[in-house]
Amino acid sequence: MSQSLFRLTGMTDSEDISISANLTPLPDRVGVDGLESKWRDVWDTDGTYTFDNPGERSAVYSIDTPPPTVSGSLHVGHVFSYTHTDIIARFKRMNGFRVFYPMGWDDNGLPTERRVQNYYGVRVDTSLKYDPDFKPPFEGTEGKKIQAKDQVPISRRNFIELCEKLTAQDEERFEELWRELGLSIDWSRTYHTIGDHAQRVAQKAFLHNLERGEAYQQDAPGLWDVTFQTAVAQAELESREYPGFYHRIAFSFEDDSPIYIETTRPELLPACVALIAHPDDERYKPYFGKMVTSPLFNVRVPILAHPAAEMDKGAGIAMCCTFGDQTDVEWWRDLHLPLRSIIQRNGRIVMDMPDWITDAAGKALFEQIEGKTTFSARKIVVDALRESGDMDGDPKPTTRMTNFYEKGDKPLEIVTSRQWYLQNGGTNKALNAKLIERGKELNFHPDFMRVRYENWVHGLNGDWLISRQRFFGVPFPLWYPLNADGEPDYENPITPSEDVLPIDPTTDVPAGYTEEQRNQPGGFMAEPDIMDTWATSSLTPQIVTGWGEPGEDNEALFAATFPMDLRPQGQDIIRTWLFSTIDRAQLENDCLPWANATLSGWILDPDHKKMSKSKGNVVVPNEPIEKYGADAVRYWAASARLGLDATYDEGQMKIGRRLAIKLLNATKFALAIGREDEQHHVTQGATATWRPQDVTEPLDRAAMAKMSLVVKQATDYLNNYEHSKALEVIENYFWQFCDDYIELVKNRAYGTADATGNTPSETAVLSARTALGMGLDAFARLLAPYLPYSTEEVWSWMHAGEGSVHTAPWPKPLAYATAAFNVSPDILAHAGATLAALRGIKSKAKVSMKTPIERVRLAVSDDVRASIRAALSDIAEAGRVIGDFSLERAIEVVNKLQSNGEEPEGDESETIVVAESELGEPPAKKPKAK
RNA sequence: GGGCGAUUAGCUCAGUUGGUUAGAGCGCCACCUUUACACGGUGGAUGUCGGGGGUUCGAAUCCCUCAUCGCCCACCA
Repeated sequence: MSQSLFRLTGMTDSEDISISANLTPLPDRVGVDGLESKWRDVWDTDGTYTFDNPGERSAVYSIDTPPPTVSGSLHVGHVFSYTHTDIIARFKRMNGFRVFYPMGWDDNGLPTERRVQNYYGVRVDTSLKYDPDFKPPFEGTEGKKIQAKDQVPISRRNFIELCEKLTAQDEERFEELWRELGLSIDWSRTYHTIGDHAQRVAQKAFLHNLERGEAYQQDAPGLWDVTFQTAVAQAELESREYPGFYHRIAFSFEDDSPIYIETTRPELLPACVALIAHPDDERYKPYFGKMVTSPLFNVRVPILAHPAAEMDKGAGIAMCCTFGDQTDVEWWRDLHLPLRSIIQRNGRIVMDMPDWITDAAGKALFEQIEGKTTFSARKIVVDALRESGDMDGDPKPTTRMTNFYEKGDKPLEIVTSRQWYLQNGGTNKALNAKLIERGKELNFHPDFMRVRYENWVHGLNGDWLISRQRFFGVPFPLWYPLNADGEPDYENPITPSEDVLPIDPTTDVPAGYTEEQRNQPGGFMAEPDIMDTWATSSLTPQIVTGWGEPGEDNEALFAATFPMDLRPQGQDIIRTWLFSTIDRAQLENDCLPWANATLSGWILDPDHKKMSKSKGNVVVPNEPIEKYGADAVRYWAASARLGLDATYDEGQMKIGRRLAIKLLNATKFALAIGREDEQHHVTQGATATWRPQDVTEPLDRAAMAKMSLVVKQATDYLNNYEHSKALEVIENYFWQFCDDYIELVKNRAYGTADATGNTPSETAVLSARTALGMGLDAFARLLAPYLPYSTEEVWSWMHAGEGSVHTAPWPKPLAYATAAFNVSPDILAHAGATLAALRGIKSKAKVSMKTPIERVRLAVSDDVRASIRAALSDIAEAGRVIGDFSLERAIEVVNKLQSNGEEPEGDESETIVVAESELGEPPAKKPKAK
């Protein structure tokens, strides 16, 4: 850690808190361009952000960084939220915490898999053997999608190698961007969600879940994506509007009288198992228990009652098929209906004639729809219904909300399959209550985000489906024994011992077996599925903190970093990442995974549309960083509160850039005073000690008083994760400090005579210089979390050889309060207001600000006389101050003069007269410098 | 349908527990090249606080209601 710069030089009667400065020669001209490349290398070399385990949990601030999906490019939305986290990381670091701030890459899962298919023009064929000399047929075909038929089939292992190759390229680019942005990450602790370590953690945690009975298999109907041909979880659903048609279709009683149902999915008619109405529905009460015959296929089904049927929907009586939707599943389960499944996993109608269709006409029609997509099958069935007269009227168009896999573009079907589930409170009420309780313990920033978490947890309707029928991901570490007939015994999976993890059961062999026994009767078979990507991501706290890893270092790391302090993330993945992480920590560690969660909002484009890849309105972050500088882009991000959407606004970046430049210039100026050559440049290094007790002049003390206040406010805001409010108070004071305070004390700090010819005393000069030094030192620290590059630059001028500002202590109000000693910060405000009033007069007179004001006569007020006088004596423009006065009164009078040109009423002796006639001669205009 | 958030100057946003005449920056207008800064400085103009009710001595702020925008959940017959 760096030296403590607020040194306690004596603990006697008065606590002396001084700042020692090592000054370097200052550049003639300063600028923000190029600071990024200069300092990121220094930080790298010096290990400024390296985490050294202090071996003590209370000394650490640990961050569970979101691993960005490595599937192409980042946009400014990422820059936005990662900056928010970095501000907190830097703030905590300056407050003496060892900040544990690793970065991860999410290279696991479907986005990578799909991207690799398109980029290299390949697809997985699990029957193929690994080809070590394989070269992909295409490379870098991003954008133009290669048709499935042109994709070259390769082995799973070859495919995974390509995934790793492609993600490595992206990760390099991402890291480059993060470094450029100035994220204070410890790059030596980078992890990959598909890396061996993450796989080991994911498999180990799963085995623990299995042991405790929290993970289980079920052969049950579930949501299925026909495009990707995998089961999907509740958390991955997305409701979208989907156009459809209501078809009014007649079933018939034995006496041929019709009963009408309405359906949007007539192609499921052959899968119908019952008609269902609400038990209280008077219209259908008489028919419950009676049998009807389906049109076209002539299958007999019962009419049954179930409370989930809604009387006012459609005809009030529904056709229950296995399965059209989740209500069908509910009915099927509750009413013990037969299973008549006709949809294959690829979304097409089955090829085998169902045995429940016995009628010749029905069989003939079914043959027509065999192997067809649901869309084609629907057309055939509807045409047949029209012809047979079993459809009443034309189909009526409707728009309904339908579940989609969030990454898919075809509606989900319901397919029965064997899947792995993990308890998440969807079926276990005690766990659900516990998870709600954990949500209450967690500090959400902003707080209202907790509601979204609770809504989700309350609304869970089943456990977490964690198995996926995909290729690129963490495999389940399981095999199943095969009996003499070659049938797997799913109830008794074979598990590996933990010390061999990670394993891939499709290539690794369980203990006690040989490879020859794979898929042989009496042998074993691998669990072919992989885990949902969230099953790994939900363990990021365990992954980064070394949970369960062997070795003393890992044990010490875990003890010092877990449970973590902060989870920053997007609000869109509360139901997935945030929730599943809490679930896993609850099950595995019986605690919250972190104490705080910060949720960032969206980035909107200038038309207030959410920025997203699909809309094509994304801004690549490299451009604004290049154009305005990293500090400027960070400033834009920092000015938005957590949880609120922010508009992409280059104007805000310009302001940030201006702030950074101002900091450089103001600091250069303050440091140069008294140490400059004829050209006003500091050419020699020097040391200085800024001692609070040297601040003696009232105005200087007022500036320090205000600083003390600002430090206190900014610290409180940042401790409460309100980075934008902290920035606002820091920035406001910084501008006031530059525009008013520096302007006011300039002459005194130089030691030059004022307009009355009075040369300031040595004490007065020292007072100004000390306050300027302390002030700019403080601003460098206060702004360091926001503008890491420009603050580091100015820091290097005043604290040469003392390490980085980013490891320097965060300012404490006490130092400035000591310097302020019994003076009101209001003096600064009053002086500033008076200065503004006097400037206003000059501006109105259209003269240079350099023009002296010869005479100011002000009203008198005893109570504030002394301190105000002291302050006003620094107003260089007021060459002579005549009489005693009250500053408040002075401002009031000046304002009145300006607004109506009349002198205010009142005692003549209380009148301030500042008129154009009393202005001195403007300085002679110099010829314009070319 | 249930819920969360937002709505303040042309733009981007502050506005604490209700308290004088609602603020900042950008942009705009005018002026000033001044020994930190022209990548500047100074000053100025700018509002139906989304609409309508209500509580109160007093409402941008609290309550009710409506509208618009964004999001979450539910809604597949």
